[in-house]
Amino acid sequence: MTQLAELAARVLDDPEGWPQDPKEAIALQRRMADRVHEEPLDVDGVRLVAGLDVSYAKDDPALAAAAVVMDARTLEVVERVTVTAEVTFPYISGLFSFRELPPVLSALTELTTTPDVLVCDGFGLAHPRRFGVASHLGVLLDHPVVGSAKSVLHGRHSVPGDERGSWTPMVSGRSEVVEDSARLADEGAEVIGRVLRTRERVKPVYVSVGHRVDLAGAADLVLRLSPKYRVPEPIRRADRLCGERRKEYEQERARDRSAE
DNA sequence: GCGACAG
DNA sequence: ATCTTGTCGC
Repeated sequence: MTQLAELAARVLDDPEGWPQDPKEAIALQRRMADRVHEEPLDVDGVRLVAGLDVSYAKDDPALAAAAVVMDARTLEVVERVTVTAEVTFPYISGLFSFRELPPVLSALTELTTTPDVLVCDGFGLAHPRRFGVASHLGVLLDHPVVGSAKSVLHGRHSVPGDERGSWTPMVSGRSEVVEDSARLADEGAEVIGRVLRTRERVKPVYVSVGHRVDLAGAADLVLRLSPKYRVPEPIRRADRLCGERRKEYEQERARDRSAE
């Protein structure tokens, strides 16, 4: 077992880490948020990245999670793993990690390679308590994590230019589109993320620091992981993979139910 | 109290 | 997130 896989298993087994009550979950986020660290990310030095995602069934607690490890330069798939499980926490905006991380960690337990950076479908610091799923995962594993989300949860931002690579800062505050968020940043507002156009004239993605990366490096990495589509390739692949696995799992469960 | 609200 | 057909654009 790799060190990362072992760590994931240990963290998963810690009963203290997985409150069932939203009140306790929020308290846990508040206690852990100061453990998030930002450090320079050498994007050219990144070899392997893992995209992580979870797929849920409609009227069934069944879910599947996937981790897809890719070469950051060639975008060649190096490893793919899936796990199936059942939901253990409801979806509550702001408490996403308590629903998503148990299956994600379970998938990481199966990896035989060690990605340099993990990419989460969601936010890190761009969160009301600065502790989105990417930060939560990063702190638990003490590993570099980048958050890449498809819509806004928290923060004020303006709309980036139409060209691929164009971006604007997200600054602290309730969700709102403003005239010039770069000016707010210059005036000292806390920068919590970056709105990044990964495809010309296509809705941008929202990048934020999860843990042990810096925002510019995170955005550079996301851009280079998205040469063709809006969403970073590792997340796209993980999304597709866990979706397929989840449907299979639903069928298996339906068969098992009718067999008894 | 009202509106916002990752996946 | 999930469900779901056609349709618009490069």
